[in-house]
Amino acid sequence: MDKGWGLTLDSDSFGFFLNKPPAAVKLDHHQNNSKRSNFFGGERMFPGIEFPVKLGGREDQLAAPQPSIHDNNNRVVVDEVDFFSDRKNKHNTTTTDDHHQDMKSNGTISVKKENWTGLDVNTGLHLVTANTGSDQSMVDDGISSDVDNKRAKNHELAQLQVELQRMNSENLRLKEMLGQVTNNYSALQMHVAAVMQQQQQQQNHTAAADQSSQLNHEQNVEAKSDQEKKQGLVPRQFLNLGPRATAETDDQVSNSSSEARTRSASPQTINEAASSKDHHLKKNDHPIGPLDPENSNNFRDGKRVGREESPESESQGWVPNKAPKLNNSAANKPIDQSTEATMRKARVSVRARSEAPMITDGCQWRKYGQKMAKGNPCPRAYYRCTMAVGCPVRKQVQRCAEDRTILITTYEGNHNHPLPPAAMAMASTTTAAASMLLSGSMSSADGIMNPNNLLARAILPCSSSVATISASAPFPTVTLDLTTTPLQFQRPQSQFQVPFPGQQPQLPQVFGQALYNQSKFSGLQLSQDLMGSNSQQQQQQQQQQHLPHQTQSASFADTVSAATAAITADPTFTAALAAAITSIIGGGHPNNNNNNNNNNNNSASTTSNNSNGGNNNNSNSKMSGFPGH
DNA sequence: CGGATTTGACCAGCGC
DNA sequence: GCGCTGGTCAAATCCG
Repeated sequence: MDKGWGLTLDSDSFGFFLNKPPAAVKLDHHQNNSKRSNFFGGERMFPGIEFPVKLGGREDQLAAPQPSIHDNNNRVVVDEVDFFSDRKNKHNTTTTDDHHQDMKSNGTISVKKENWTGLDVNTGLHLVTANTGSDQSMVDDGISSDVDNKRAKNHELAQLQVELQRMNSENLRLKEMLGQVTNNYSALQMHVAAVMQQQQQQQNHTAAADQSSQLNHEQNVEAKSDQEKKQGLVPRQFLNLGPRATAETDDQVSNSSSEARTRSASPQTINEAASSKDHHLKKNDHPIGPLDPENSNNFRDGKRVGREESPESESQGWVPNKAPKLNNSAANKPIDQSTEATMRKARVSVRARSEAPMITDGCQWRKYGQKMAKGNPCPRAYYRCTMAVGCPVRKQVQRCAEDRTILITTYEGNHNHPLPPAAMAMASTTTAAASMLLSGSMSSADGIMNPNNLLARAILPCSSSVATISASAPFPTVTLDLTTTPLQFQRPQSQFQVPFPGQQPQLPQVFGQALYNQSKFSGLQLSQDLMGSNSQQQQQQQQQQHLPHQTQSASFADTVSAATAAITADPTFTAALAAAITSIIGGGHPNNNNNNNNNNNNSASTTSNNSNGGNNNNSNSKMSGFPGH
């Protein structure tokens, strides 16, 4: 549809729409998605009237399947784009004209402004605005004329209905695209934050770095890099919370520790922590590559050991409530046990606005339980990572009681296996957050709020706060709040900022945008590109250049580059959004390249908002009992 | 039929 | 000790 902002109006049905339930005309594309919020903040501006958006490009492009928003079964995964959620109430009194102006002024999206109030509606659709209105005189030539008129009206009405339907579907597609762009933005921000933090930490500790340790690290990193290149997988931990982290906490100035922290993305980190724990310098004694799952830390003495069997297993990963008990067997460890227990319990909580049942982090999860949690009517779902046998990583997913559009995902533990690039975005963020938490820099609840806090500065140059540590939480928890939607269009104090009266301190707005989970995190493509490279320097360099590396195709590279550059260059999301959308629509079709993220999609096959279950073997499916649903 | 999800039961920690 | 809560287990169930 090259009709710009299609404002489907029928001068006759205008009143019809406004005054009567447009049962016959209303094309509720939400019918298969009862949970979704409406495009305009959950309430239609006018019942039965939809405002399809076309942001340039050709219809065939829009109509083309978007692989990145399909799950493994090629079902369309449509996650909600809370496009104008902050306008929820305002739209009750505003006009379309106002709305369009907002779009123009904030999003720099080229749209056609239409004069709603004047009824001089330029739909941009070249629709026949049924002459049912009175503004077009008709020659009354008798009864036949009336009949003809009625027929014409009916015909036009039918046409309009078809048009409405078409525009609704396009509306959905645009929402999907917006979600993708949003995800891109989230992923990019998270990744940039993580990389920047790593870079900063490197700088901070370089002077005092232990040379031998450094050498060992570098050697190992290089070795691992080769492996990564070969395997295309980058072992990654969501959290470095184990003894390694503990050791780091104990010795803040430890060069090797800081190095290890900064190299958390390195496979060696896992191996180091797994094999030598606090004996950092012994890492080279392990010729076994961490990428070899058979040799990874979930094996011991030739036997695969689960977390239950290896309370202090090399994975030093997540330990359930039994952690304190398990510490009894770790008497030989120099690390303070209480500290270790604390570290093991450290969590990173990610708050993201998402209609999808679970945010996509690139990993595969299996649901193993669900409980009603106190103080929240939404059940809490428990997932464990199934990407590798014995992976200790768990996560909890729960909707926010105050705002059920917010999904709270809490990660615990370290992966004991390589992670696909798709998992890198979230891994980077959670790792960075956990590192800060465990480094002691945020021992106080406001640590992360500290302006000197690196992550805070890195992640959100335009925001005053990034994350919080919940002082009241049973476990040290870093909360990353991704719920501030950029689509609020420069209304930082929008009503959609959910107050969290029970939280001390109040949860901040983090990335200045929502993480619209869905699936495919096409931004992960970028992450993949970025993080698939082995050298951290390379990563940083790429980040600085805002250029993806080793793109799957030239068009994709161009598209992502353009979008990335636009997003990263412009702190105001709206302009970046427009640029990104334009890039995606008009440029190469990034989505078409999404099939490279097999792992991503496998794990990311978040079902549609319909929550009707989906398929996928990954935990995201069949979430009928999903929290908040 | 195999794998994932559901859901009630069970366990541990904690406060009283 | 008891009750509450969070977390996990595992049999039953669902689903592709």
